[in-house]
Amino acid sequence: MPELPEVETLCRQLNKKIGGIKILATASYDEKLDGIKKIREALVIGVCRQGKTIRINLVDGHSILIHLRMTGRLLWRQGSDRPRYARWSMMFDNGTVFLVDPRRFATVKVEKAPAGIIRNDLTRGFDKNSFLQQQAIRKTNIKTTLMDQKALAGIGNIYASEILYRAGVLPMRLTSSLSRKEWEKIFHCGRTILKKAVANRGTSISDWHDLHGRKGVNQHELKVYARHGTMCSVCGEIIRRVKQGSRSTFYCPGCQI
DNA sequence: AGAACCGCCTGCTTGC
DNA sequence: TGCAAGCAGGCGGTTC
Repeated sequence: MPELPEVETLCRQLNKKIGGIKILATASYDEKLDGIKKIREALVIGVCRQGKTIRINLVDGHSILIHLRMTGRLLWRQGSDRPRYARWSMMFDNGTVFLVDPRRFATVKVEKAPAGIIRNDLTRGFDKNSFLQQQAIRKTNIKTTLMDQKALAGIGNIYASEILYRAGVLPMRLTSSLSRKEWEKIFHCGRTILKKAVANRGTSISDWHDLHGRKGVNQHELKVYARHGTMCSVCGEIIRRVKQGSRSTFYCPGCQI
C-alpha cells in the first residue's frame, strides 16, 4: 500500500519527469473518475506531497490531487498504450502518466486552492509539543493514533507496526498511557524508519512499484509486518498478529511492552 | 465530541 | 481441478 515513503518516491520521480513541462490533456477510463475536471495545455510547476496525497501544481493556480488509497499506482509510459487497470491519465508530448488501480479506490481531484501546510509530518519540521497537546490524551490505542491522518500524516498499516516494534511499545497500549520517554522513542524511530524507507524507494510487499515500474527494496527492512508465526530476530519470541479496528497489527510480545 | 463501525472495490488465497 | 467464500485495508461517512 502506498504510504508516506511510496508517495514521496513518486513525487520525486514525477518532479523529474514532468516538472516544467506541459500536460497536453487528461483522460478517464473509469466512469467513477469521469467527473474529474479535464485539463488541457497546462504547465506543471512542480509536484509535492501532502501526507499521502500527491499534489501536482499547475501554472494557472490549479492543482491535481491524487490519492492512491490501497492499490493505486502511477506509471510512466513512453507511448500511450494503456496498461491493464488504467483508470485515468495525463498525457505529455514524450509520454503518459497512468493511474493504475485494480480496485478502483484511488481518487483524483482538480481544485484551485492553495496548499495547506501539514505540520504533523515526521519527516519535515514536526512540532512535538503541539502534537502531544492534541493527541497524548486520546482514549484509543497507539497504533490507531499513528494511522490517524489528522494526528500524523502519511503513516499506514505497514509502517505503524514497524515503528512501534522499533520503539518497543505495544500497539494496544492506550495513547494516554505513554510516557514522554516513550513518545520520544516513537517520534525518533518513526523518523528513522520513514526516511530509510524513502531512501529504499518504498516497500514492495504486495504490488507497490514506482513511477518506472520498479520495485522498492524496503521490504527487506521489515521486522514484524506480515511476519507472524516467525521468530523475532532480537529476542526469539514468535511474532504475533492481532486485529485492531479490522486491521492487522503485527508485534513482538518479547520486545514490546 | 470523540471513538467505533460501515461500505466502497476486486484480485488473490483458502477450503471443500 | 474448479468454484465460492473469505480476506486485504485507506478513508469518508454514519452511528453509537
